[in-house]
Amino acid sequence: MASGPVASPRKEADSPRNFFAEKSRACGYCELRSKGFCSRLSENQKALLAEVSRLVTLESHKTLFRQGEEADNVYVVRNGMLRLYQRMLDGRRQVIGFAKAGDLLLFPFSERNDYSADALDSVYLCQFRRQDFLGLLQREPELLSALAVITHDELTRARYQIALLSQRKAEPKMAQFLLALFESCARPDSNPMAIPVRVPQADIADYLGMTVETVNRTMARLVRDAIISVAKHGLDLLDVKRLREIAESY
Amino acid sequence: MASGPVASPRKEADSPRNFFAEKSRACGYCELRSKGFCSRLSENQKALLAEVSRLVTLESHKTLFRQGEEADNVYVVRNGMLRLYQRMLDGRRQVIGFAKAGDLLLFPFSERNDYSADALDSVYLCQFRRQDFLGLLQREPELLSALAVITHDELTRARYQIALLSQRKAEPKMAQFLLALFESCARPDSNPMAIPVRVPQADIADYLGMTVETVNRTMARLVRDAIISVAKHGLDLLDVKRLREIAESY
DNA sequence: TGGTTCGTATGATCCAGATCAATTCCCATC
DNA sequence: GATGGGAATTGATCTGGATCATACGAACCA
Repeated sequence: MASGPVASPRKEADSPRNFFAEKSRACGYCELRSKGFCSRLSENQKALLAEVSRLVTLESHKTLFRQGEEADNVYVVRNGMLRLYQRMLDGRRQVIGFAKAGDLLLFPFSERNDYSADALDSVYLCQFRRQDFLGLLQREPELLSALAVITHDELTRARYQIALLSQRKAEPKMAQFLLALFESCARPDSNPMAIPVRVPQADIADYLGMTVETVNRTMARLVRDAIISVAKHGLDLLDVKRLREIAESY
Repeated sequence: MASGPVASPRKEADSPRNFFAEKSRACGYCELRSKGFCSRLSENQKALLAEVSRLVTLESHKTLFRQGEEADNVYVVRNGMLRLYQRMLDGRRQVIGFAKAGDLLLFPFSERNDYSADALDSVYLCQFRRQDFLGLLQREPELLSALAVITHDELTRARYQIALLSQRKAEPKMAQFLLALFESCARPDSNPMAIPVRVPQADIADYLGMTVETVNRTMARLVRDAIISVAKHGLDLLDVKRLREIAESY
């Protein structure tokens, strides 16, 4: 998802007039039925979710929600990419991930948002009132186990990031990060792999725990060596093999 | 837990003869009823768990389970401390945490262990056959939501570690780590705070992504400055205030 | 009891990445 | 097409932690 020409999210999703129409067919047409959180659900459960979901759009650079705010909603990303980050006590910003289609944002049992989310491009999401979602969880144990499992998946990804961060060298760090990002953006058809969104270097820096300068120099080297190339709105992977080698060069 | 004089785990827990006796009163006497995973459960659920739990002990330095092995059991720590770690592709060892009383080890839905666990001192655990645990989860949705919540708690801790790792300076990194460890070992009565287990410097190094040498020098400085002191079997916190200052000095 | 090993401790050197400092590029907007 | 601001880029320098090397003590055990 979020790859190739991005279908421009329909603005009218926000308007009450089209709300019902959107609602009733929300899951039926969604390409995510086979990806991420939704793919773990039965048709029946998806119908229940669709019942209480609302389609919303978010322009590039806008903030979806902020850390610490009361958690009124949870979201499933349908299209586009967001950066997720936490503000640390010392003021540092820690980017904890990049959300893509299929990802569930926020944990329904948490009463406050534990991170902030900004759109990196135009984003299209399913929104659920947290209370509605909780109600469903209570009625549908299957949904609850799906939640447990994807939370554990997130934990696995967090541990992956931990491994990345304790890497000492900048190049393999970068290479591993890019590989993971390319892979998570991969669609069966698209070859070679591409990241269809321009991820600011500052965000990569705050994800990998390095400075922008180092991120920039490291990426510049990869570009010079024709391993990746920066396109107008994203990144292309030119040489998987060499990127893998660098990733393992530690 | 795991603080003060550690009640030496009863060996006979392993013997079939005492097994039943142990089983029937497992939760009734356990101090953990008000801590960690178990504290989230009703009396009824604890009874169900006790039904299928088995008390096991593990000597210091022994391995409880290994990453990649088929997951036959899950555990709840009752006493003692373990190090949890993953082996990375490049051979590096990443310590992902230190488990203490009340912590659930392994995710019941995972068919393979996603990390290894070694005892840092004598450890006393409740063991559950994974299939039994899964059965309970299926029958008891409350248990399932407790699982989701503690998995999310672990995710929160992982993100804390992420923030730690992207710290550049060794001193605040160390200070923050120690503070968290002291706090997680704190018991209402014990004052000043103490970590009742000797955590090898190599483990700290692999947790914080630094070398043993740096860990050693950084800790040596803290000891010289009378902020902490190394006891025979653990660490004592002498000056919380200054340790906090260092932690925030970034 | 001597020997091996593992954890801890400490010194000397080196270097990758942080830091400081401009400059250029890219757009969005006027 | 002028203008302004954020992001990207590039250079010069500095430094903290990695690396290498060695030594010491305690536990283990043959």
